[in-house]
Amino acid sequence: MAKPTIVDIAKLAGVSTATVSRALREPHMLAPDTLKRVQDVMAQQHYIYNAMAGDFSRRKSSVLGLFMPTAESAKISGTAIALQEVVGSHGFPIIISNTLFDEQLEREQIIKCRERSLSGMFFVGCMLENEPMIFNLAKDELPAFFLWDTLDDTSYNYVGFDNFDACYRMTRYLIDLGHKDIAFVGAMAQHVRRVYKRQSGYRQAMRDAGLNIHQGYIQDALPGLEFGKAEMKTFLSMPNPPTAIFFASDMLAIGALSACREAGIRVPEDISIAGFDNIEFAEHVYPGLTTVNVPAAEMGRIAGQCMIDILRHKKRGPFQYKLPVEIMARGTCAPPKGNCRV
Amino acid sequence: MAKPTIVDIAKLAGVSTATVSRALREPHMLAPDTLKRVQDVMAQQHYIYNAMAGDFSRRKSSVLGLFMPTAESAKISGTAIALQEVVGSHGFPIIISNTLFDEQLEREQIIKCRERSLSGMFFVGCMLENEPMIFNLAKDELPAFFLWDTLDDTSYNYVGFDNFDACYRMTRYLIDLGHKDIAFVGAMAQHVRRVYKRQSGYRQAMRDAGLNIHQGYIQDALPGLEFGKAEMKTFLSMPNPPTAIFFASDMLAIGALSACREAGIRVPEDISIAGFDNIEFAEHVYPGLTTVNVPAAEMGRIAGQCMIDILRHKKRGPFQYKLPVEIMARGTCAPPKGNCRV
DNA sequence: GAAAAAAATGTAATCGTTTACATAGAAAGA
DNA sequence: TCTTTCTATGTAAACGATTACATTTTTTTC
Repeated sequence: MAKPTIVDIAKLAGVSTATVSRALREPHMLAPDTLKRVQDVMAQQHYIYNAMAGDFSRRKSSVLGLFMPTAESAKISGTAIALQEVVGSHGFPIIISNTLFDEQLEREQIIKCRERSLSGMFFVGCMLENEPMIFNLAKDELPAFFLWDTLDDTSYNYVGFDNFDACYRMTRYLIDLGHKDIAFVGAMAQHVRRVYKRQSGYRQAMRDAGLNIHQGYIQDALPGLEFGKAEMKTFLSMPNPPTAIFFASDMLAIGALSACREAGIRVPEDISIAGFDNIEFAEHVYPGLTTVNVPAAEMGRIAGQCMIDILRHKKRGPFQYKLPVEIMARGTCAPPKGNCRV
Repeated sequence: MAKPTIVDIAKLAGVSTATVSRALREPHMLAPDTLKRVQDVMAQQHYIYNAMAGDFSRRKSSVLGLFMPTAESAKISGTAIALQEVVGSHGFPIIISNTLFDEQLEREQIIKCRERSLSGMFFVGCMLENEPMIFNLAKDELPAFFLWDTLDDTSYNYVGFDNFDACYRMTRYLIDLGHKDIAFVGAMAQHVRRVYKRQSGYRQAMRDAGLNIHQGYIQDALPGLEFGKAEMKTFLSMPNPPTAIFFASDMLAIGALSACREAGIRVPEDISIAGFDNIEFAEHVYPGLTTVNVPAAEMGRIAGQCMIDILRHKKRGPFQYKLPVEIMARGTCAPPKGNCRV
């Protein structure tokens, strides 16, 4: 026989399709013996629930969507994994879209998701150009969660941290070590709000300390080890290289570390390097990378749990979580040469 | 007005729903002016295709599924990203399931996928216990692709490399350097076929060279930096530690490197360490990690492209690609102490 | 023990596309 | 000109679950 449907099951169990449907979704509504009878027939017939038909009928898919720039960032993957673990345990599969920092691609993927009537979406940021569209979506169409940053508008759900403050503090940390010539390298600062905020935090800290940001001290790289390496080489070839460089991602920082080793520059004796993310490798490179710890997995877990609560009508939101970040002072930052404050 | 459907579009354009449907899926079947008329109405009405209804009607979802143990492995993520990029560009979204090396979880996720009638599935290996079920699925239910290993049965699609041979060669490389006391550390060798094969390759190389595998020289760890570190400590505390250790993943190897540094053991002077995967970090640690390069992205691209071809009925398969791997000799392996063969 | 309330179950319309099949009109072949 | 063959389009029956509403059965209340 062809695959059995609830109609077949209903007939065999001597009940209506409504009852079979309820056995699937609201078993508590059924009398225990009816439930058992239906379940027995299902088992015996190897019934497989047709999620397409169910979603279609309910006019809402039970799939969730996650938008993130790239799974290559180990830290963002950490968010994705934790998120998936939580929503998965509640039976929600998740479609992951890597937007690859491509504005157009992101738009296309969002259209695809709208066509599928996902029940909820998560955004680990988005391209600045698509923000208005995405906020409209979050307002009118489905529950959405924004991760990895805070939002000023309190009508949206977010689980993030203060990117501005995190970078302000790390910059301050470098200043307190005695550095005056500090450079900053972001990735896609013009297209990703959280990176822009990081740069702003750095700027503000410099300003507040009365320090100059020299020509060429703010750079924008592509994300990835190789690009960190390339940036570092550029700095090293400057007539007046900075005494400390703050990279807005650990990947960049570790690439820079690699460039230093190749160039025979000692870290932190000759130059200080700081990162951002606290990826697992950060404490395993040598010297251990001084960086800012981002609570990636926790953001994923919280967003996932809140989404479940929203979908189950347990809570309404909006949910807004601002998580703390921590400066992980390890081995790559020290006072600048010829400076013995202590 | 509520969201327009093809019925609305059909009315407004003065055509039948069949024509609208064709405008969406087979535009070449329509007369150019009819097509334009329909498309204009769609644009003007902000029509959004209802993929749930479409999939339901077609009795086949246009979503693909990817099963992998964990996105924490940077190299496996590389496969996922490449795969996603290819199938995404053809309009196929992808549901990613991280099975977390959990047999039961993997089974549950597979059931969920069957309920959704995915049009195809990719497996970066699977738990040994679930192999029979999954092969049945691949045989009867939908196109499936197996990645990261070769298969003996030529009726399935795979894009992989020879795990046995790769490890045989790396072990041979260590033997050729003069090592006799070589240890091997896998992760989940009893549950993941490709890891088991790696171990077998190591065993065979040792046997062929007439070397003994001492007590405690084959270990099984959990995947992750920390566990590599822990394993290394265990080896270092042995009365007769090996002179070389081959870790079946770079994460483990880099964790081990870290343990050596902490213990004041020099690599490769005091002990040689080899990895497997060639993750991006491998060449950025110090000393550069000697490892086996796995063509992760390429496997993803090939599998994705073949799947598209199958779904479009361009080719039929089965597809079987055995890709070459390469030993990346870097800085962590050298002849053992007191041995000057050259 | 009758009425009211609650629990369990049934009826049947509904969701929006797809597609096999039918048909009309145009082009090609005789 | 009359078939025959294409091409473009229309008709309408699926697909399989959900759920508002109706009905029956059971329990509670007085």
